[in-house]
Amino acid sequence: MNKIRVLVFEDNFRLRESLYFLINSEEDLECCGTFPDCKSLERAIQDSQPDVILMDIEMPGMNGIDAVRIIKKDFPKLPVLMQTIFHDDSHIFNAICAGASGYLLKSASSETYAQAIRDVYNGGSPMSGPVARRVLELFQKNIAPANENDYDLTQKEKEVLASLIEGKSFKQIADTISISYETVRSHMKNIYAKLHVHSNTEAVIKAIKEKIV
Amino acid sequence: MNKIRVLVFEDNFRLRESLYFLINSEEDLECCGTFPDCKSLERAIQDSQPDVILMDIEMPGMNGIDAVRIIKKDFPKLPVLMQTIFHDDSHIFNAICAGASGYLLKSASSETYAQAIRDVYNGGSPMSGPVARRVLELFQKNIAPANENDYDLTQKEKEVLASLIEGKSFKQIADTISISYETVRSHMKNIYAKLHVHSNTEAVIKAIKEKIV
DNA sequence: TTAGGAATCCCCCTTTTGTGGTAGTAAAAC
DNA sequence: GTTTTACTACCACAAAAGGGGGATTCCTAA
Repeated sequence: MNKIRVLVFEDNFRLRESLYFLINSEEDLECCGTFPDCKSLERAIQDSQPDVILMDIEMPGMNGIDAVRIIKKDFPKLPVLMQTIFHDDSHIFNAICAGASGYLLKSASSETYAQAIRDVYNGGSPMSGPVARRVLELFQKNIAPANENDYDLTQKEKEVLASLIEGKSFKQIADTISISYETVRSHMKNIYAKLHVHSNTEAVIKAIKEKIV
Repeated sequence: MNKIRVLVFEDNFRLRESLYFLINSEEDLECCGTFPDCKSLERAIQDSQPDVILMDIEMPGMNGIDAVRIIKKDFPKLPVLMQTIFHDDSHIFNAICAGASGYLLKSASSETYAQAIRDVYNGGSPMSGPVARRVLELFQKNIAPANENDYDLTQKEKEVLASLIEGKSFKQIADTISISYETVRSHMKNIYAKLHVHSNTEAVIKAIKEKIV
């Protein structure tokens, strides 16, 4: 059976060494390289062909966040497991937004480390509990369809609004849905009344933010 | 020590019973009620004062997703752990969007169940690996600042644009940031040129969707 | 020292929107 | 069988926005 090849970026010498031994002491894991910084990031990856990257967030020179961004650009499928001593929101979010596939605290046990590596390799995303919860909460706020309120827009009104959100002018909307310019204006009046707004712009903002249409 | 009070909604009789015993067999857990449906959802919660809800997604009458929505509306802080036999995207997303704090497969072991309950209670969000990964991916796509392109907008231009996406008219923008109407127009012209758009509306759309400002 | 960017303001003219009406028709609701 | 609604369409006038200029000040970088 092929071992999971892990490439480590960690500036602290002792930790780097201990990660190396930790990984190699697992039957199914193999450390294919360790680096104290991200200077030769791309080369290192190209040369050692890892299955998983273990990346420290706090590093001199290029930090782990930027490193992930680069890795995700050049090797989109290579999962990156972030490790850090901090677990505050901003660190987590930056890491995840940059493209990290998992988030590990350095205080984690050896077994947690090993399991997290297996987990990211197998398509999972190990995260500490609070991190996972925070991610879900943001997910709910930002992605959830959210609104019951469709403001009782009629079919045609929704069509017009949809066209509006594509940046079209009234004339263009008239053309695309094949009604007269004046009819578009009529629909707009009704939309404004229903959304309680008084301009094109406000309608668009409301429609986008509340995910109407 | 107080036990974690768990309220169970599960239509299958056998599973309901086994959950009851499973929970009560744990020293730190206590099943404070089981229900085959969500008919008296609010009352049940009010009466039994649970710390955690264990909710089946597939149920006759009101399904688990809608139930979560209601719970989250009336008891926002009460964590809901969803359990299901399906783990396809749509189930997961609906559940999470509705406000679930965790997602458990019914195939999970007793120990996994117990641990997941403790986990949601302690502010975590237990999810199976692929679910977590999927959530992160969507997170990255939707929430991440994403764009390198800030289109070289200057400070003032960003200010104006920010006001614009609050639905303000040029006049109102002029007032709020204390510059003249004509200056606002000047900034707008520059913004249009930089964003390659030709109207208020288009600028707003681009600004919101690409999370400029 | 000077060229250029950022911010400020003004003018003119055209086009697009916003607001207030009116009104016909067909389908659905009462 | 009448009323409501959705959709259609038009007019008129005012207000706002778009597009073309030009101009001044300040500050920074070449």
